[in-house]
Amino acid sequence: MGIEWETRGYDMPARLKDIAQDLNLSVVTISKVLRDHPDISQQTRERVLKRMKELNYRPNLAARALVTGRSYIAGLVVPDLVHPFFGQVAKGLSNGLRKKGYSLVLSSSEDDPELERQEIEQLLARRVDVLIVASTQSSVETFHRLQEQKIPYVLIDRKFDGLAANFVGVDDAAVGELATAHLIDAGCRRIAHIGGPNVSTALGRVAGFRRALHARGIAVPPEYIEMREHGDDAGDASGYTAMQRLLTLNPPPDGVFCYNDPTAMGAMKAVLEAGLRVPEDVAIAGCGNVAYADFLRVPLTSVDQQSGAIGERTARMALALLEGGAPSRPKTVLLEPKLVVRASTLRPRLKPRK
Amino acid sequence: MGIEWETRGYDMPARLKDIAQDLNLSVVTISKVLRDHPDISQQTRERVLKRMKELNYRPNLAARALVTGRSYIAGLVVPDLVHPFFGQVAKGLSNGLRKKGYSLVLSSSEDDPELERQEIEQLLARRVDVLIVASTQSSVETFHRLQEQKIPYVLIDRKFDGLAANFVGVDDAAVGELATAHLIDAGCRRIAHIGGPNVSTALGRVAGFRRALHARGIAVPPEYIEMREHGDDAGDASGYTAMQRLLTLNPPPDGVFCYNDPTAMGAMKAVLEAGLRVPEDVAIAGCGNVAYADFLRVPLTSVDQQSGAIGERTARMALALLEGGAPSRPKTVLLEPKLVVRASTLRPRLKPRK
DNA sequence: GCAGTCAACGGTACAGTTTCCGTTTTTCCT
DNA sequence: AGGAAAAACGGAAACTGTACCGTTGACTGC
Repeated sequence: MGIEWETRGYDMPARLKDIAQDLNLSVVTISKVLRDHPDISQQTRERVLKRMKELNYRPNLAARALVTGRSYIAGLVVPDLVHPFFGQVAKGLSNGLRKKGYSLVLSSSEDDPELERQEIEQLLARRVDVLIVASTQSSVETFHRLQEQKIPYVLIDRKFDGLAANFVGVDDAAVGELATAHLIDAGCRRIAHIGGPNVSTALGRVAGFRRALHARGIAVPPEYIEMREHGDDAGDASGYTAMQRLLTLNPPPDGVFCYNDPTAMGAMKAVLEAGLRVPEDVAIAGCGNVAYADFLRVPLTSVDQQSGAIGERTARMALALLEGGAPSRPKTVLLEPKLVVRASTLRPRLKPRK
Repeated sequence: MGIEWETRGYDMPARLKDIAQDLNLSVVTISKVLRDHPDISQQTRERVLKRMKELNYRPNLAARALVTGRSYIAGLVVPDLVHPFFGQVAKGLSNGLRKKGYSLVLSSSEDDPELERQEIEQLLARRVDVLIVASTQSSVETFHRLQEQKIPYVLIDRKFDGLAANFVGVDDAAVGELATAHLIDAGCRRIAHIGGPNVSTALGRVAGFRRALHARGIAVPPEYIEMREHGDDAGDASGYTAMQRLLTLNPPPDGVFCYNDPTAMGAMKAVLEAGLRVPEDVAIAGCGNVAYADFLRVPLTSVDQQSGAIGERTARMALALLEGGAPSRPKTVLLEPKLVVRASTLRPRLKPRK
């Protein structure tokens, strides 16, 4: 029994000190056992480990963080937890980091740049070892500050022109090009785009969209491009109204590439409600390849964003920043998007004959 | 400039000590300013706050946690981050806790009880102030240990018989009853159930299912109940095969209540692929009311689990445990599920005539 | 002029762990 | 046996912030 057991409640967590007193050793020795320091004899090591089990000892990570300067915490800031894309990223990330003993602190910025800044501040106060941000900022200032303070950080999904930062994401121009080229192959000639907010992903995709059309010599009437300022959560509603507007045009589009899958779902609803058919009258392609794309009213052709891979690669990159000695120059990992073709773009001319 | 500025890198975070030295005050005074202690004169307060801004001071929360014994961290353990239900819960929770300055550390147990225990240990090592768990444990031992150590915790979604614990979730028996009664009202008479793994939610729902049928005097052949040992992620695949098996029965069911929406989506796919119609031949009801339920092949009738409300109420309960003085006895918050009727159960007899 | 009060500030002792450098003990060699 | 080297262990400071209590000086009232 430890000397202090009378005054310390039986329910308080054991400390190095308690074990030391119980075994007539110093805290230093116990600490060394904990960290597998070679100084310790086999016999002592076993005695200590035994007592640790008995007392259910767990090192106080806050105390350890204070002295080592490393918290073993990674901070993740995303615009919206409910969006399946970020859910997947968080999952992959969490799995990758767990193996090395890192925990993940999660913050949702609700697509609000000011809130995002606050959350980042909060994470910095916690002295997270690395920050992972899918940013909704329009300015790059926050990240310059991070650089000044030498806080390692990784941008995911959305990046900034002119900011040399670590980045993991898909090649968004390729996303737009892939989907649009596919629509053209499917026989569409009046192809519209429903875009997202003013972030790199949306801009990259619309650029790819333009490039694909231009390459095939197809004109893009400006009214065929609808850029929407919705957050990631209201995509379906915004896709719905955008599509309604596109259908009033003369002639209406016969193919639509949507910024993301929720938007595409909204667009699909608008098309069907107008009495038109998907894909015969209007083919629709989305982006994100959400898990349930196959179960939709018309199974949705979508560009896979590799969300799981993004999480996993981000974990790798973050760990490299932390464990790797030399502060390497910023790296970019651009994953190749993959087109997953489903019924929403399978127009007669392409449909496999039975 | 602080005296130590030569030896401390310009990029290291400022400490109370730095500010104190700069202003010829003691750390104690600075600390008091930080915490709005009444001792401080207006003039000093302003001087200090000014210097804090200049140095971009952020209190070291690890150090504070060490001395106060409170980390201002809540730990959340869920079986699967990708499941939209837990995404919503996490979002609601995060929002509720943020207001009081708490951060959320997220762990995914991947539906593995052993991993869940490890994650809980890890969170305890971090000295989280409160633990929120959607548990996949089959035994109750882990939570007894938490009680011994007087760690406040809240169970969500899944609870345990015979464990007096704080709980927030829906009334699962009511969920089953609601959906099943609705199927009966829709004219179904051969009603089957595709259930989930061996946790309280699945058991409660199947119990409600039985109760509803019993109340109306409808028999339940044992082969009409398929309990599946899938995790929350593989629901669609498992629903698919389960439904395929149900369709081989003679007579096949004309209504199915599924444990959750992914399962229902899988079941729907199986029905449609078999050349049958939903809801005319087989009506389908799910649970969870996922955001895209409205966009499915056949829009899915589903019981809403109030995921947002669960997150929000959990935040409230957790904060009450932390801020509230007296350690109150465990409370249970049972939210009322709501049925959301869509086309998948709108059988002719119930369809509104035009 | 002096006790009493109050506002404003500081000294010191922690919290639980690691790190740096000593000290003691054991082992080995000649 | 004597000495050196290796093995095993410990003291004290450090990390940053907070809590408790003490100190200082100015002002009040009589």
